[in-house]
Amino acid sequence: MERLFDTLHAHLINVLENLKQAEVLPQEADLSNVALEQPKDETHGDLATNAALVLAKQAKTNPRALAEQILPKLLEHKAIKSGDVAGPGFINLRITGDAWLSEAQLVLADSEAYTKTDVGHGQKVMVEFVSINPTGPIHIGHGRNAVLGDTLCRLLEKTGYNVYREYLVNDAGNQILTLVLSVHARYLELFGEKLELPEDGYVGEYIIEIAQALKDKDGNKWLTVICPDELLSELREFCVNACMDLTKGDLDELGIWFDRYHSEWEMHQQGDPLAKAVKALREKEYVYEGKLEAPKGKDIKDYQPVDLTLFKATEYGAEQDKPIYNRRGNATYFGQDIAYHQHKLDRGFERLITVIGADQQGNFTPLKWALEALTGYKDVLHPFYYAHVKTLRDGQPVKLSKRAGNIIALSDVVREVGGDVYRFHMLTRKGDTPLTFDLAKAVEKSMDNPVFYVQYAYARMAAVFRQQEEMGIPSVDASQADTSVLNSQQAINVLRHIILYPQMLEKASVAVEPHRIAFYAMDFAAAFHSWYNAEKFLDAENLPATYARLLVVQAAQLVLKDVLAVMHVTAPEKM
RNA sequence: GCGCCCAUAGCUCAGUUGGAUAGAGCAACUGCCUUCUAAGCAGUCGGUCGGGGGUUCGAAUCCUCCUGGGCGCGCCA
Repeated sequence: MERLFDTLHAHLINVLENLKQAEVLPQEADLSNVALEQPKDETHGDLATNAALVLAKQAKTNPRALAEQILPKLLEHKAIKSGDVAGPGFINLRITGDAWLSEAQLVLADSEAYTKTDVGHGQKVMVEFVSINPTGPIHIGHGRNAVLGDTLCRLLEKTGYNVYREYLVNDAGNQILTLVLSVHARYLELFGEKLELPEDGYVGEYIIEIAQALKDKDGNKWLTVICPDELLSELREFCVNACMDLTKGDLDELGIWFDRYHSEWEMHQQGDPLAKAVKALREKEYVYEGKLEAPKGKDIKDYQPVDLTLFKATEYGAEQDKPIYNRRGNATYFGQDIAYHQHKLDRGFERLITVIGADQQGNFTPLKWALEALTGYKDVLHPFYYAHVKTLRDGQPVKLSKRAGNIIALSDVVREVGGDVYRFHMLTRKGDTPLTFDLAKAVEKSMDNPVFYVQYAYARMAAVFRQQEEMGIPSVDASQADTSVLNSQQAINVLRHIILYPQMLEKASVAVEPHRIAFYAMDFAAAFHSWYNAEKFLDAENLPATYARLLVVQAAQLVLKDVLAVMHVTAPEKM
């Protein structure tokens, strides 16, 4: 697929290489910072390059003089209508109508191929996301994690990565015992016994539902069992599965799925990846036996230093080294994380991305160090941090769900505002920006709620083609299209968005910033709305002009549909 | 005490990884429906990019020091 943008970029590089031959540029000139980009101000041109600015110093001349030497060579390409040197030395270019039109036809020929790129080169990347403890329903904050993670996966897939989605089911910790005991207490209550919840037990009504299901399945089988260890081993799987079913159901409503739900408990049954990791780290002298000082900033009575297996976190600037095993010889949380990530590496993943709350940085950073020490690569593990979601209704705090255990349940919110609104809203902030979600505003059909703005643009495109049929305008004949009408600022702005779409995806993918897709979508919709208001597309008296515009609208519709698909937001034909 | 994140228009936020006169939406005000959907468009108003210093052709962006906010900080989970 020969996209216009790629063609012109290659042309630009070729021109610069030729200038090296002509000794205008030094042989060793570095072209890596040369960019073909969209000027901020559209009156500056359809595309612009900073080449002269970047290379002036190396060529020992001033940027504007160099630009004047580059420009005529660039103009030799038939897709370029005109160009000029502007500002400190930018070269602004304008595209011919014919080139725009053939670009639209390229999109129409195969929009799938047009929008797909390959920065990933098939690299095996695992994205771990959601991974909440299997102890209850998912809440609205976790939903942000889910949407960011899922959109990131779709984005990575589109840009050529081989993506694997994993959910870590943390079913091996103490919280599972608490879950089992909470369910059992409710189970006893169903048989008329007095309720005695365990300390810090789970209080949501879903626990009663799980207890009821247990009763329906096993009758009074567990009535006389009181030993916690026995209850844990017998009921662990049932309770965890019941909770995971709640979570999976909630995620399913948003169209989110995983390649694997990775059970920590099962991993431990099958082997000990931690031993392998510790051995490797010990060989590299990142792990040793030693004692720790009492932690600073806290009052701890009777602190007794003991020998522990420690990771040299101080090598990376930490205050203290990190224990991998506690004094009883069990893996610490840090140790468990290393084990799990060793397991990921063992499965052949070259890059590990984890979508994780910003409050987890204190835990995650040492893990990043440990992986760096293990693999020798700095960025194998890439945390994608996201900030808290604050939920309001008309500026007031939202009532918590008793059923879900005093949280704001994701499923309640999605049921109220719809999946499209929720998903899009979660993408309208950069991940590490705290986000406020107002349920009352979310259903308003205003610019407070930009998902409608974007969907409306799509619906308007669809309406154009319905109207075309009603007016009896024949289907588009590209060979008769009059490209001279594609010269308005508004039309070109739409076209410019189309050709920059694959670029935008690549950049968002490399930066691990899925929110850029939402901002692009709003921008693109604005460009279309503006064009829609400025010109009438359908003119039965002038079919060649109509054909040219309709070709662009068709291409725009395919691109917008693709954008919405990456965010997994529906593209309505009518609103 | 230490580490990480943040500070941009009255409010909520972007800012294409160092580029041109710092941009949107909301709010306020002014216009545009006999015309492909007004869930829209065009415009006005609004800025010491928290502050000082540095790096260079060029800084909201990079370095440094302040100020002010948020999160985290046992061998717990």
